[in-house]
Amino acid sequence: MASSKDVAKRAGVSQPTVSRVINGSTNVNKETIEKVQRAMEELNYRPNLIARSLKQQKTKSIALISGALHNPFFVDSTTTIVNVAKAHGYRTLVYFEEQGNNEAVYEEVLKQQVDGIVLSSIFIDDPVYRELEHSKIPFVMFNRRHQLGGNFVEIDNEKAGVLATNHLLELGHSKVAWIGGPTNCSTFHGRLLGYKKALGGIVKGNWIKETNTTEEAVIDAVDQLLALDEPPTAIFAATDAMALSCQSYLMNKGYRIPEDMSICGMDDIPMSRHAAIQLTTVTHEASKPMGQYAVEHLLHLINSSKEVKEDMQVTLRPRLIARHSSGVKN
Amino acid sequence: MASSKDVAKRAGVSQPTVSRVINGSTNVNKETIEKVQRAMEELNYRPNLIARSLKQQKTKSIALISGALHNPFFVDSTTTIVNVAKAHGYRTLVYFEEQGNNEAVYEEVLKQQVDGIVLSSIFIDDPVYRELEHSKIPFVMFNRRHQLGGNFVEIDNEKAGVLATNHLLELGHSKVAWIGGPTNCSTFHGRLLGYKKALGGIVKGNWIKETNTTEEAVIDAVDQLLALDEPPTAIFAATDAMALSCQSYLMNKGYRIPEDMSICGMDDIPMSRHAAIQLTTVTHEASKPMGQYAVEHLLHLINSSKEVKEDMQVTLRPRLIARHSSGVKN
DNA sequence: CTCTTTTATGAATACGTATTCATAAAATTA
DNA sequence: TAATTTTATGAATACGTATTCATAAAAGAG
Repeated sequence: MASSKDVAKRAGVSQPTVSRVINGSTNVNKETIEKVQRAMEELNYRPNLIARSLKQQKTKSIALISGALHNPFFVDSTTTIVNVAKAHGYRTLVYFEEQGNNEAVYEEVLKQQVDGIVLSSIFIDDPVYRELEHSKIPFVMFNRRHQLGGNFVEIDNEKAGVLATNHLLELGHSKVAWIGGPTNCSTFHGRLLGYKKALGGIVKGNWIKETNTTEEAVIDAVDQLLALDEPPTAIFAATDAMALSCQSYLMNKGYRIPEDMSICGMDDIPMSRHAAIQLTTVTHEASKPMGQYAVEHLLHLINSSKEVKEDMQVTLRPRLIARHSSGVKN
Repeated sequence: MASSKDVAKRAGVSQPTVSRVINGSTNVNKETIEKVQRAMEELNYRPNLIARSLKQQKTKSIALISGALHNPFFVDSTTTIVNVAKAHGYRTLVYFEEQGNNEAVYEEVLKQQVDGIVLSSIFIDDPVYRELEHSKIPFVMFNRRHQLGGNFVEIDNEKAGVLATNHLLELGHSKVAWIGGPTNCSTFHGRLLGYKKALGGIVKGNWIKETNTTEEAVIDAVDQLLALDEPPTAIFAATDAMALSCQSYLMNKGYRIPEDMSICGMDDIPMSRHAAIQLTTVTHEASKPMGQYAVEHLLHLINSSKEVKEDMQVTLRPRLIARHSSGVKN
């Protein structure tokens, strides 16, 4: 690959002059510009971003630490984040974090010298928070938050839990189960809290199923619920992905949705709208996607010169979308 | 951020010695190693991969130019490719290529100094092929191929088209439509060819709908088919994503699947198995995902010292999975 | 004890770029 | 015309690492 030195030699100028042409500096002779541009074309020159990053001490790239794409929620958010970052001239390094080993990913990311991090896989009491804070790299949490605050965009999960549960209660279901993920995630924590709140005192421990969010675990949870003396007639699944697993498994077992079991999810993934699915779900009311808040604020943090940066703490209001996976108890 | 120089100073050694410790060189005193490691910990040192890349003239990273994630097919392949690369110590830069502007993405990628490229968004006669060849960067095409050959993994799309169409014919459907994407993609090209082949002479031009693969375009195509004097009773949609769009739209219009319309897709995305969807589809027979072939061969190309590298041209055999979105014509 | 080999280390350098500083030439002002 | 400012350019350097080369010390061979 041709370097700026090669271009310089061919154009009969010095390397800094080539650099100036590349970066559109003023104060460079028009004829010189043309000479250099010609040489660049002839040599098929492309600036080496690695070298540039080293010199400038910034990479114009951010890291996205996302949940696995098996959950369609992260599909949309990943697309949003990558595209918004790109529109601002930033490249995104995408990491798909499976359960738990945040430390390893975090180590990886730091070595890459990214200018900032969007983090969606963090636990409420994750020690990684302190380390990130200490590293001085700007970071924004997305969808989940940490107990210590910081920058985040989230949905009001507790209110969402209340909305979903109340919806099912209002349809006449008194036996409503909760299936979710680890409650050391702020999302599941909040959604469970809302569920309990809506139910008031009458919460039964074995109606609450905390899984690892995999399809197998969800199926297992459903089986356990069905085996109860008093099986529930409605399920609030804490994500649409889990709701779909419930729905498919129950249908395969001959259950009709919603006649034999009402289901409410959360996230409003695109598939939920499919005519054969029609999943009742909870989403947020904001006019732009959550990921966009995250990236925009992250870039603000990166490019702000102020020593003390203001926090962004956005909690979006939830909204219920009633479709046909939930119905009146018969 | 502390540099290896800082570590060297603190440990009372030279910078190259720190470098040796980092890279596990032999011939370095045990006590020195310990001194250096202690200094690294105390300073919270992390090697700067940008600097390393510049020096070594390789980035240990590959680019994946994928179709947009709205198509679930690319969700799975992206996951596979990122994870396999990671398992081999390579980082993946992910690009989501919308229709057509391959050139721009390609320019971007070259500047990043990646060691290799997995390319899934390429047209049969894409000029980008020549440029990539000229750039000397190893690249492997994934899912789609180019007319000039090169390295690729694909499904036998023509045979897949035959399989799908024959399946519908065997169910008694004589009026089978095709809905697909741009036929300058090898995938759609082949699938259409197979469709025509299976139908023999009796192909009607207005049963063939070439769209841009968006939901709106697919809906439009379905509308056009329904408006025909002789509307088809079965549709072969060239991807599952498009098949789902057909299915949802038709159901919303009151059609029953498969009683009023049989649908066959292709790709076997996870959603196709959902009890409420039950999409008949075509997939491949291989024991490992296509993306894995692509990455493994790409890494082979990158690390092979031979001047002349052998091509990898894999065409996987297709297999029909009959579910309940297709049925006997009534 | 001398000569040779091995081990352990540092000095110098290169990767490709952007940036600072100095300076010559040109343009402007008085 | 002389003095000053502006414009255009190159030389030198830095970013953080890995690598080559030289060399001093230690170990082994005779």
